[in-house]
Amino acid sequence: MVSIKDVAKEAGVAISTVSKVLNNYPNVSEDTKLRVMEVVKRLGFVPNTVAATLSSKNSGRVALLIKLNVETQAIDEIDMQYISGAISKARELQLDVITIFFSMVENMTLDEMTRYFVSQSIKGIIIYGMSKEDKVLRQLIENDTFKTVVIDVPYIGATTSCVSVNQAKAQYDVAKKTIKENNCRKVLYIAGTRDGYVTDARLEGIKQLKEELGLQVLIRNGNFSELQARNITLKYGKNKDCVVCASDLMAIGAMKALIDMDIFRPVCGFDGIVLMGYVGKQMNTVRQNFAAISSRAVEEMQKLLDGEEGIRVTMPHELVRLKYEEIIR
Amino acid sequence: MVSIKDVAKEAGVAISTVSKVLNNYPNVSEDTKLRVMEVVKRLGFVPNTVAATLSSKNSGRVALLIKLNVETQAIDEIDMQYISGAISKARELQLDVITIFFSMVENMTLDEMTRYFVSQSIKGIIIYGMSKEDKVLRQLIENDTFKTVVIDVPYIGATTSCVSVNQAKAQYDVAKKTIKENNCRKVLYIAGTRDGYVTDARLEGIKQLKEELGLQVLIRNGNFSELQARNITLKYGKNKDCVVCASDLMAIGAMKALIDMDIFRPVCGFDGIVLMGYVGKQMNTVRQNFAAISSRAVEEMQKLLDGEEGIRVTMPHELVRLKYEEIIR
DNA sequence: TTGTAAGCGTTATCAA
DNA sequence: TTGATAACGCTTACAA
Repeated sequence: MVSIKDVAKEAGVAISTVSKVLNNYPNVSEDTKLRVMEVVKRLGFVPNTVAATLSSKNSGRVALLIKLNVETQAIDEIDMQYISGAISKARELQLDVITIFFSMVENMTLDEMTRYFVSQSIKGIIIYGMSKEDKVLRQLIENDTFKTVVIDVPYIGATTSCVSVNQAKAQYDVAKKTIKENNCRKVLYIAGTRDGYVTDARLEGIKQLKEELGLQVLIRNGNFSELQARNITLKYGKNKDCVVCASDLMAIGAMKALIDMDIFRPVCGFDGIVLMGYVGKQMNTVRQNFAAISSRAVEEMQKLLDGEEGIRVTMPHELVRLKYEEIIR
Repeated sequence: MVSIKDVAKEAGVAISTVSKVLNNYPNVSEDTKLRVMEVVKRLGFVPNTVAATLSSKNSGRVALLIKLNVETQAIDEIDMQYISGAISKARELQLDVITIFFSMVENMTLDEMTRYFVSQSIKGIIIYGMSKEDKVLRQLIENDTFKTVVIDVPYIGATTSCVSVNQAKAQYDVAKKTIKENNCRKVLYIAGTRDGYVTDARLEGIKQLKEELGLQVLIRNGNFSELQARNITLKYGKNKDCVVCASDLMAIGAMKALIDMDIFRPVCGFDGIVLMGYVGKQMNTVRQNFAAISSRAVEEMQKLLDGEEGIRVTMPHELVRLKYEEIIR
């Protein structure tokens, strides 16, 4: 296979010169730049990323650290969007990404995890689905060994950015819409997991709305489980005017429970997953563009790798109702 | 970070000796082996995979080449299973995997694609969702530059293995069960895409069943599209006794169409995706364990990389009916 | 502006 | 059975 050496020889310049052209270094004459590029094109040279990674302290790989929620399979949809959004953007930015699941690193100490990542030349980590329980990850983020971008976790630092929709606002919006449309007073709110960052943020939204409208709100943790949401609804749904859920999956569980109970209560969800279109009943929900969020996370990672400071990025959300007719392709 | 050099110094041996211990070379005394391993443990040394990849001609990365079907989002579920099955097994076998989407390499010539993979030190490629139209991929497979494992494509060679369920048998089985249970004679078969390998194989199963039971079968291509299956069913469903579909998504489209037409016809699908549990009506379908298939594909890749010849691996399938109550977690 | 050469952390080939 | 040492293909001081 053609290497930088071949290009250098063919163009009649030094290897370092080719490297400089390829990496857009200053102080290369327009003339040699053109000559080198011509040879690169002609020989079809593609730089070996592995060698570049090994050699350079700047270039490195970024890991997508994903929490596969085995409890709720429908979450596949979200993770897949995360992965594809990230990979596409990474290719655009010429970043090398690898996908890693939480299960592969859980139970590791900070040291072990650090060595694991370093041994793979990983310079940056994008973390999806982190919860407060993930203490080691927390240390990893604060440790500055790696650049980190966290999704949905409200933490920023010199080497850490955060990308997320405005969870509180979104929860507030979708609940308000549903409550207003149906003139509700007594609300059953099914929250996520006790240790979840998003759970807190969404809860904020509900609490604000409660104050504002003087609602009566019963809060229960559904742990993002469809089954638990179902059971909670079976237990408390009858005496409430509506059910506000912190995820679509839970909304589906709640809705199915209500149907089984043969009573109608408006239900709203959160996420905007396609599955919502298959339930029969339309519900309000918050659509998050997971691919766009992930794509943006990769952009932020690039900036961090370039030495910029961490920032907080808020992505837009929209309120939707998912209809079968609109989802089907 | 601690490198092989540090280990060598600490253990009082040469770097090459450490390397030999790490890679289980013969001709290393048990004594030094123990001494080296002790130091490795104590220092928490983890070999740098990037350096190893660059240096060695044996070790390399394997790419998961996945066709993201943007037309049918529910397919996310399948792809996600493929990815996670592969990544888990790869970690077990200490293989470095990266995920690549068809869209990133489409329109490349064989040369371009080859260089693209080589530049990333990719030695093996596992291909998911390949169709007959993918001519360049076909060349890539036959070209022997890389080891390849294809999922659901009936092709094996010196450097190519194939992993798949017995598509014809599975289609035969599920259709027969459905037809027998409902005493059908006139069957509407909604096939996949014209250029799909699985489409052909499944068609074989139906044809065999047709001969065997003397059925009257109308075949239409639904292109794995829920919408197209819906339309086909709206058009031909009334005069048939049942609808056999080559995918769950199409089965769902067909079933929803029948519900809208207010007539009942048994429908069966193929794949066993979770979505089937959300449709309301139960249907027979073939469950494929995508994670296991993918996991096995990685094992086969390892063998190919070790110099073994390509083989054909047939994975088991089972007939199931997916109920909401059983799917929900 | 260009070229020389020393790494990067391994593996692999030979000598010893 | 071990140890030097040359690759692997690139980046990056530093020298010219």
